[in-house]
Amino acid sequence: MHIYDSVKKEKLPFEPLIDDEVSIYVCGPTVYDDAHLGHARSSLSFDLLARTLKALGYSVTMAKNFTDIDDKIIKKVRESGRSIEELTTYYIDRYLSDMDAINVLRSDIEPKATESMDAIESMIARLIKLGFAYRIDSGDVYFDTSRDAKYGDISHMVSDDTVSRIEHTSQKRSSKDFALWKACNDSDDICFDAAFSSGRPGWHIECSAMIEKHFEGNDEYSIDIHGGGADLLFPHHENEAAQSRCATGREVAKYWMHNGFVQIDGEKMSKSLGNSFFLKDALEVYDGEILRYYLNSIHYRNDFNFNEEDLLVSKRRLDKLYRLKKRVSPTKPTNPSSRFKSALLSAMSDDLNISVALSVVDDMIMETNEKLDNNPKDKVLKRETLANIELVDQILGVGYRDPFEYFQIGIEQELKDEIEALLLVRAEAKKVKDFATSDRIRDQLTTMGISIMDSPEGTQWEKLL
RNA sequence: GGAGCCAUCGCCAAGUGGUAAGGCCGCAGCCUGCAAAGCUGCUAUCCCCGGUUCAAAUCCGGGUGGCUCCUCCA
Repeated sequence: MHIYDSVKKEKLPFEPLIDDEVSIYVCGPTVYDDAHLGHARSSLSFDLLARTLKALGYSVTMAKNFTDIDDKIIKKVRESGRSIEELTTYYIDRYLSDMDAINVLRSDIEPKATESMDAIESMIARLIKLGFAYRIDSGDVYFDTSRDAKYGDISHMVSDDTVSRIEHTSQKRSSKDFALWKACNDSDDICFDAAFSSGRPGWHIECSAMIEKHFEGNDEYSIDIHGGGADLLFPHHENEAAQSRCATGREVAKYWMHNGFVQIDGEKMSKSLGNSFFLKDALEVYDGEILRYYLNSIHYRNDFNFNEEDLLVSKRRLDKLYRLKKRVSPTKPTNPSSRFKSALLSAMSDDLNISVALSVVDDMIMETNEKLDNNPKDKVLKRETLANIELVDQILGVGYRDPFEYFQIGIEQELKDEIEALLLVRAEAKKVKDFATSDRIRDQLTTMGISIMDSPEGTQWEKLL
């Protein structure tokens, strides 16, 4: 396995801290709203990573946090009149069910900030005690970036005070310093008691604290891989790394991976630009598995320009996989072809080279179709092929459905019966060579959005998209 | 103002020094009553200029264009 480390900016051979074990921490969402396509892409990227590492034989432990306390959440609590627990629980459930819809494997650990307050408080207290952090009169606690010689090594950001756009707080020693703890201001703030003040954690500290709480690591690092969106590199990961380094005496992660953005019409998707696209809205229009294939079809580090035309191309590619699955069903899978397996794993082992991986899948489909054209009853081939498709599911997370149902997504039983009835009439017409009638029925089905294909074994139909 | 990423066939997209994967679309053919599906074949010298090298899409310098980060953000 080779991984592109976005801190070292080079592709490196992956060597885990502990043999055959991999620890991954991914920055999860702040739960004050529904998940958008960007969350989906991030989830999907690291899902691919976890699946690949598992297929390579590693035992993977993945954590993804939920930030369930912060300014935006408090704002929403005030606006909605709902309790914070009610609100965050709702959005956590929404997030998980949306991710389920695109077949993202659940993380092994899903820590919440509010359930990690002990770890957070203890880390902040330690940073104060060691002189890496200071408390100001308001009760806020800041990290003193000047005390960390390695501050800046993660993002390579040489931030100059004169051009910094960060607001200066009068008592902050440097504009680069950041909040570890924010004291309560208003009476209706949501606060937690701590030794330094009643307040709530800053944005970055929870990740450091959770990693310390849930992972052992070794003398040098706490975890193997730290992931997140490209926008988190600075300041979030820079600050997180600094906190962890100073509090624990070791680096937080050996490898850093950052996924690229989802763009709409060539621009970053964001709330402020008003072009954000909720995953749940996309799921109302497009099937989750097709969305998954599409969102994963481009390398995770590249920017992703979301558009329907490309999504339909992805659907066509996935259709081919399912047509092959139809051809080999029903049968019992044996073992995947070793040539196919090694080609697929080798592609994914190269920093998740999905383009090559998908072309390996396409090659397998084409070769198998050709062989089946020549020998339609090759049982051994069929069984191996089904195992190949199961491997595709295991590593890429697509192709898991019943192939006949796949082509009938969204078709009601009533319509199915109607289609079957029409096909019966058409079969009769064909039998007596009444092609005018059979073609008329085919046209009728096309109008209904149904594509049909004749074969020696009978006529099959598919829903056109 | 500072920092970084990217630019490959009509479209999407691999390839990071050794002579351009794959998909979609298109064209031709096999198959088919005709189609569809499936299969076969065909289609690029890599934004521009200069440099390094026996050899560059791949490295270096300079342009141009697009995007991102420096503010909550996946």
